Amino acid sequence: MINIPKGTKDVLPGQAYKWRYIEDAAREVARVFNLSEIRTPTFEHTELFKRGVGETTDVVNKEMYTFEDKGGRSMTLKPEGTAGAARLFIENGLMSSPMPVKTFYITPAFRYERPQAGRLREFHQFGIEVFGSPSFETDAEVILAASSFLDRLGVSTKLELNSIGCRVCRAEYNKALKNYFAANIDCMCETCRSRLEKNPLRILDCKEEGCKKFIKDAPLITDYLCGECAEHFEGVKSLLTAQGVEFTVNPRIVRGLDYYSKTVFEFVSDEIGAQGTVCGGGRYDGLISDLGAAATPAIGFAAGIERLMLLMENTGANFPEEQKPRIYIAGMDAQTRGAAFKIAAELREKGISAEIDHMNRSVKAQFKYADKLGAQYVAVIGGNELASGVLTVKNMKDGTQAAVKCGELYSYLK
RNA sequence: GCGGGCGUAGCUCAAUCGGUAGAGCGCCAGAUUGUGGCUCUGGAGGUAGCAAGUUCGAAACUUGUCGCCCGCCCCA
Repeated sequence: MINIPKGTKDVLPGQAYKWRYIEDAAREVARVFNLSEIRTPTFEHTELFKRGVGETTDVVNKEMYTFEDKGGRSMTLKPEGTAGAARLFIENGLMSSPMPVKTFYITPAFRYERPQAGRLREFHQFGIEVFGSPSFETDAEVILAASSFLDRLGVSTKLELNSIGCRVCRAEYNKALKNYFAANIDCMCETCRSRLEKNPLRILDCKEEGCKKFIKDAPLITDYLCGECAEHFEGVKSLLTAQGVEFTVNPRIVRGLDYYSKTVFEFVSDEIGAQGTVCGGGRYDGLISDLGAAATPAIGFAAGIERLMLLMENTGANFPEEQKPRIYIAGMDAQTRGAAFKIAAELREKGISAEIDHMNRSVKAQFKYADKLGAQYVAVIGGNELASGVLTVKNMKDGTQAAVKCGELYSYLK
């Protein structure tokens, strides 16, 4: 027996409607926010993620599905959606279209990690990326889109917001962090020590008890924002407040992908285990230029579809019912079964979902089966019906029966 | 990569002290004549994850191995 690869999931018959429900909500949000769908390949040149996501990140360092193709090129299954979207934007010259370029995608993503609640090796994201606008209105709009998406699905989360500044103020802040931590770095964990030089911002994320006590009093990024960044952040906050979007400023959220700058945010739940971030994103004004194109500001987010589904299931959110067959047509012998086949074919042709017997069951068993399928009506064709052209159609909900002429079946069901 | 828990029927799970495998659900068939849900009866379905070891005897004990789950790191 060959079983499913670790960290992947099957979607069973009768379950995909949940996916469709979430995806439909995503597309509906995208429609009203005027976001246009893009699709990028499942794999890209490894270099794209190294440069885009950042060489120091865990995602790039230890979580990528990287392989060599038959031509000796290094390829990587996308670990997230932003780098590919940025590549698409650059490669297709979208910088010369009217700004901003507002996009969204629904995509699988792959990260080689130990699976746990809310973490798969293949997972799916609904993401939006808006290119070309530096203004805080765009930040607020993107956050609003995420918020609206989550509202539509009926899930409740908390929005945490921060600004990690631009290159200028972050350099200042990094200096301050280094100074602050340098005194006690020998008492801190190994990863923190290595982060001190490479990326001191990441120390703030450390959950080691020994490190936490030093982190507690570390300088806050929000005190180091340059004038422009501080103003930008105020703008975002006031727009969100004006729209009644609740949030808390959490100076600790720094995000693990290198491309972020200025506004960063997470929608968090405590209902789905340790991996509580259901949606995360931020501004990444440096990414496009890091990838070698003319500097272009951008902002986006990604929401984890499996995490959302977990959250919805754990909190009893209601998915709409899956569509059931409109009618089941039961035949009895070779002749009437043939007639049932034909009637079903005609109804399907006209858009009515119809089912028939495939297992040579008795009439009684066919009724049982039709009931299990949830068919709304069952029509029986026996010798009498065949001769008269009038079907007995039973409403399975209330048990009533009606005589319906064969030719009028469609309008009866419509 | 590191920690903890768990592997018995399709699913959820039982079985005093080690004595040779069960239930519920689901599936199939039946309870007279062409009609579902409720009920009843019968049936199919298991290499006890796998491999060693201890024992007269292992689902149970030991070791290894594989798998799953949860947590750490990090992220959606």
